[in-house]
Amino acid sequence: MTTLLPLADEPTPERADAARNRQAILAAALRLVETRGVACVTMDTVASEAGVGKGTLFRRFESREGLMAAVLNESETAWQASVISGPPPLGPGAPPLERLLAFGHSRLRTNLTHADLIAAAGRPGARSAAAVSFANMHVRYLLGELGVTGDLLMLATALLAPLEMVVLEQQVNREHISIERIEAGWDDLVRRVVGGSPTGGDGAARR
Amino acid sequence: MTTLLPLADEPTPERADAARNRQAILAAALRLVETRGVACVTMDTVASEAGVGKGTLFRRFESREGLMAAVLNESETAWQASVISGPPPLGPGAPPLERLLAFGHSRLRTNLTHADLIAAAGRPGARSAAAVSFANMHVRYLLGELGVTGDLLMLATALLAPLEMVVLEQQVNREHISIERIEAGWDDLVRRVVGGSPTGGDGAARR
DNA sequence: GGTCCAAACGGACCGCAGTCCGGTTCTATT
DNA sequence: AATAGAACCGGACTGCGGTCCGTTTGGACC
Repeated sequence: MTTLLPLADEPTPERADAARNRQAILAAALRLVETRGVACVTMDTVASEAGVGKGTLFRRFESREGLMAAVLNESETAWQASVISGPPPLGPGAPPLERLLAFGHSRLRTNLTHADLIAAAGRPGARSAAAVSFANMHVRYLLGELGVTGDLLMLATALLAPLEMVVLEQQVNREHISIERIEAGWDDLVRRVVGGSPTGGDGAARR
Repeated sequence: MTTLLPLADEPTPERADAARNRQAILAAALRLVETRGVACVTMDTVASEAGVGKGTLFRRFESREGLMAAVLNESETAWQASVISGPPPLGPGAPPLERLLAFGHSRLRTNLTHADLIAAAGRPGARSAAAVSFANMHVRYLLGELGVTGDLLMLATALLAPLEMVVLEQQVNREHISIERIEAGWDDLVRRVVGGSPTGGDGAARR
């Protein structure tokens, strides 16, 4: 819980060998995941593959979920970059509504692509809650740009919720709904939320 | 996968001793969960407590997640009953919008109450996708009553998504958002979706 | 360069989920 | 009622995630 995020200036930043090992572990894990698939990657394998003791591995990443979250975080970061400074309509330059729709579609595809890794990374407790926060903040920003009023934190959460893997898995694997339909559904949701009558932001709306 | 749901008329309905054991296991599991908490309930414990071999336990419930799902299913069923035929506003008798709001609140509380059990029951793959379907169907019905048009399956999913534990956990444990605020946020979402301008069901709405 | 200690290392060890297979018990059939 | 065979039972066994602790190493300070 303490060393999940590598803060810049802690009392002890990080020892050289520790950093080297973290890199080795992460590289080995990534390679193994791509090669054998997430399910077949054991902690012992990663450890020996990285030329490192098992204990080291667990001290660095806390748990298997933590390790997977770290691996996942690599691509997550790249995605965030493309949202912040990539080409439109996902990146800046397009009108807010288009950006928002593009955001949803992109998130949808990304989640689906990394489905098994997300599953292995477990619930967002171990996984970076930062990822969730980022998405939420961005949606909130776009909603603001669109002139939506109300509890934007809640509204953003509501928009992001249908894009969570738990929901998507149910739709795709269980109910066999096409991705296009899911996208269309999300677009519809966004338009209703954005274009809906403003409640004014207070909770005492009319019944 | 085959015997997850007890179908009524299979070639081999179920042998008497098997049924007896299933009951014993379920009872023991329920008791242990309430006593020690989900985290401390091991399969060995349940087995010995139920006076049954470990193999039996796994044949009946497939996995630990399966067992937990079965335990969870008990209260889930009771809840479904109160939705279908309980007192209003959750049950029938109240106007649709009130029912819908009550439904959300009730679901929210219920999920929060059984948080750890839901976590232990794992992703809805092993868990009864039926539970999800039920909720979805009910919301769809209420949306229909409210005269909402469009892809009701998607709309219902969108309304239910923010009530999933993955989302709630993030809000409650990570962001420390009060339950009242979550409720209010959901109410707002519902009103926007219900009261929003009807898109007519096609995706070609105005920008 | 030498000393010292906190931090990192690594592999033996533990507990639990899940499997396997020989023995047992139920039920349909004659 | 006796028989046959299918379904069930149970506990020994395996593999993996996670912990523990004696040992090693990095680097700050002298």
